[in-house]
Amino acid sequence: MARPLSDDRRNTIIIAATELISERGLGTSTADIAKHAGISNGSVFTYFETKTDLFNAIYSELKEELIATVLAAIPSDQEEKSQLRYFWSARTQWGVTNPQKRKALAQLHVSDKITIVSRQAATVSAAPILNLIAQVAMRGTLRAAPPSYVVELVEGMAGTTMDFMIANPAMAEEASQAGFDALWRMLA
Amino acid sequence: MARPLSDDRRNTIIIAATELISERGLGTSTADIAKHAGISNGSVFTYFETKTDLFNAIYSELKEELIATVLAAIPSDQEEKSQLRYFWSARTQWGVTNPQKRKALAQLHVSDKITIVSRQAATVSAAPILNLIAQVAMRGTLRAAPPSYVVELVEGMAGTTMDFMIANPAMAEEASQAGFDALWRMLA
Amino acid sequence: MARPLSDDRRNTIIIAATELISERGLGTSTADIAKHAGISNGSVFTYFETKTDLFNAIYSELKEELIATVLAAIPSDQEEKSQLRYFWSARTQWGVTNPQKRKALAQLHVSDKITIVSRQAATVSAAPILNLIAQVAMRGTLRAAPPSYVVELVEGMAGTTMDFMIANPAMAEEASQAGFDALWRMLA
Amino acid sequence: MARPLSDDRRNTIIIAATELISERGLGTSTADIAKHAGISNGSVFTYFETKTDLFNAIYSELKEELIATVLAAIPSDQEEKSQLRYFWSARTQWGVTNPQKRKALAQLHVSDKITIVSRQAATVSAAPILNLIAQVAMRGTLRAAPPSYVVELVEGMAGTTMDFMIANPAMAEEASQAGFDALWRMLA
DNA sequence: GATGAATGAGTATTCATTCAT
DNA sequence: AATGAATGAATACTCATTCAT
Repeated sequence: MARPLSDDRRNTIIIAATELISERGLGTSTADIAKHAGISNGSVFTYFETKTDLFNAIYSELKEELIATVLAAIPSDQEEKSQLRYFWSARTQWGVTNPQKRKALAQLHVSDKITIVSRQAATVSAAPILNLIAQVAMRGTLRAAPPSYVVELVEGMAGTTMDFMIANPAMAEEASQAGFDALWRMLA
Repeated sequence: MARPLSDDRRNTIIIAATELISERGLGTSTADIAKHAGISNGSVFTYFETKTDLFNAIYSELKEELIATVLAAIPSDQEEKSQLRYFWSARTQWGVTNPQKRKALAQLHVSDKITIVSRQAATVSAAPILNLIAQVAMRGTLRAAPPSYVVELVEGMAGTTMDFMIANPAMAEEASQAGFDALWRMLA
Repeated sequence: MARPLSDDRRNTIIIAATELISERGLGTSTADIAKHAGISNGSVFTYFETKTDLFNAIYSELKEELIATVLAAIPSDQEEKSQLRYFWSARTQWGVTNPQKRKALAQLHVSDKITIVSRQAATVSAAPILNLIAQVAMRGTLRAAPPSYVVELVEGMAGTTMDFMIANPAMAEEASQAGFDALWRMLA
Repeated sequence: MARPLSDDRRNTIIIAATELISERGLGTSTADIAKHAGISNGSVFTYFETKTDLFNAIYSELKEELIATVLAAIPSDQEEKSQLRYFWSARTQWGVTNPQKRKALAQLHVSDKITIVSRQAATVSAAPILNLIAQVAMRGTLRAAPPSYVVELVEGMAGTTMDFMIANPAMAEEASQAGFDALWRMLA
């Protein structure tokens, strides 16, 4: 049945692209991605029809990984504040542990190459998290604000916090803690 | 004495570039910028040595304009909360009034073409604002957090809020208000 | 003993390629030909060493088919004018009945990928036809002209006539008739 | 007013492209054309927006040149047969004198990249010739056939004749003469 | 200084052919 | 023999920058 498409190769491409995007931005050429992945120019296109497809795949994979990580970290048997704290901790920790993924994801997030479909798929997976945030906000300062706005506010704070943590590793733990306090004050 | 560089032309280029960047992103070609500005191709390079220089100039101009607008809106004879409210109002209002500038600035902000020098220059001009924020934060939840982190948090919230206001004009006023309430809860 | 090459598959490839060439020209990719033939990519190359080889094979097959059809249509027991008329009728009819083959053959005919060998082989098979034409021309206007020139003149007229017949099906019969009259006038 | 577009350069490109097309076909790359013209890769595109535009320009130029040459050779004060003879002589002579142009034109003629607009423009310029042919045919064998068919028949014969003349220079004159006799027999 | 043609490195994608399965 | 993934050279076109006018 001929050589099958290799998940390994697919992953290699995604990883190589993620690294280069984090270092050089979305302008990274497919040829550089191929070289960095140690494969031929053309092979990129046997795994992804277009550069845009590749970018959407990376976006989806990173989002799913992030969401899965965060979801796994939230215990279901705790009160909301505790759950939110676990969310926040996992969220910021992921970014610090995976700075390249974090940076690439941030760039992809604002790119107009990422389709609504990709974005919505991520939203679906993240539903429990979004619900948790909405739940917490429901009785606080932002109770009247649209949930999508609240969620973006939280995402923005997480992004700022991660950037700071990455730039100041020594203060990472404190920053995450301070971030959570600010978040809780803001939401609750 | 040869013809001197014309401030008018320089401005025309910056305005044209801002518009195109907001519509098409940083990939906009210098040729398109020239055409949009109604000048020749080559003239872009008599006013800005490189495309990167042009982008840095735009970043600086937009930042300075924003800062000046906000500064002008903050009365010096009021208590901190009131000052902060004026700041917030002017900040978000500017973005809604100048959506193209807002969008271009957002893109430039995350670009790796913008130098630290450009970024720091803006920080200097914004000192009074940064001080105000730091002052407010000094006795609140984030009292122990580094001021630069707090400021970025505020900037992030403003960005999120403006995006939402621009996307939902009908709810713009409420969103700005809700944003301020959240900000105050978070900081104070 | 390994599996032998299948004539069926070979034919399938040639048919598929003929169709695609007639629709999309000689630029058709081997991958598309394989897909259209319902076989794999690589199989094309187990039946034909190169794309050029495939094209030469198609040229030869189409030529042979055309020649065989025309030869079968010429009765041996008639006078020359009648034979020539049968030839002409079969020749133009074939083109109208097989427009894809006609179109593909026309493209291959002018391609520089078709070798002299392929071209000469066709000439050999067509000998009886060429002789008939030469015979007819021998006593006419073109009696002093080289036979190869005369034959090409006839071929050209047939091509033009077929193109016209295919483009104007309603006038096909008349055109074929008019073409023969012109041919006879020219030759005899 | 900056360096103006140079007609010389434009011509150089057209000539270079014509030569390469005649040798290597329409697949000739724009890079090779540029190199052969002694200019940079990109300059091809400052003179012709696309490769297709370049090909249409070549087609038009060659057709116009051919038509002008032929028209200039037809005396207006002679009877039809004589005019047709002058036409035929000029037509075949042009092809023999300019074998590369002849070959390139033949390839472009059958290419689907050449627009109807380009083709029609040529038809308009060639009107006197087309009329002459139609006039001659009006009382002959092909009197009932559509003029467009008759014209294509003539073009085909001219093409065949030129090919033969080019391939057999020693017999060129005779072939042209024989071609005319055949043409006249066929038409009149 | 202004203009816009000239340059040539760079881009995503295609495709004939090879080769591991 | 059949499959289809792997390869890498090739392609049309773009664009920041330079430079002749």
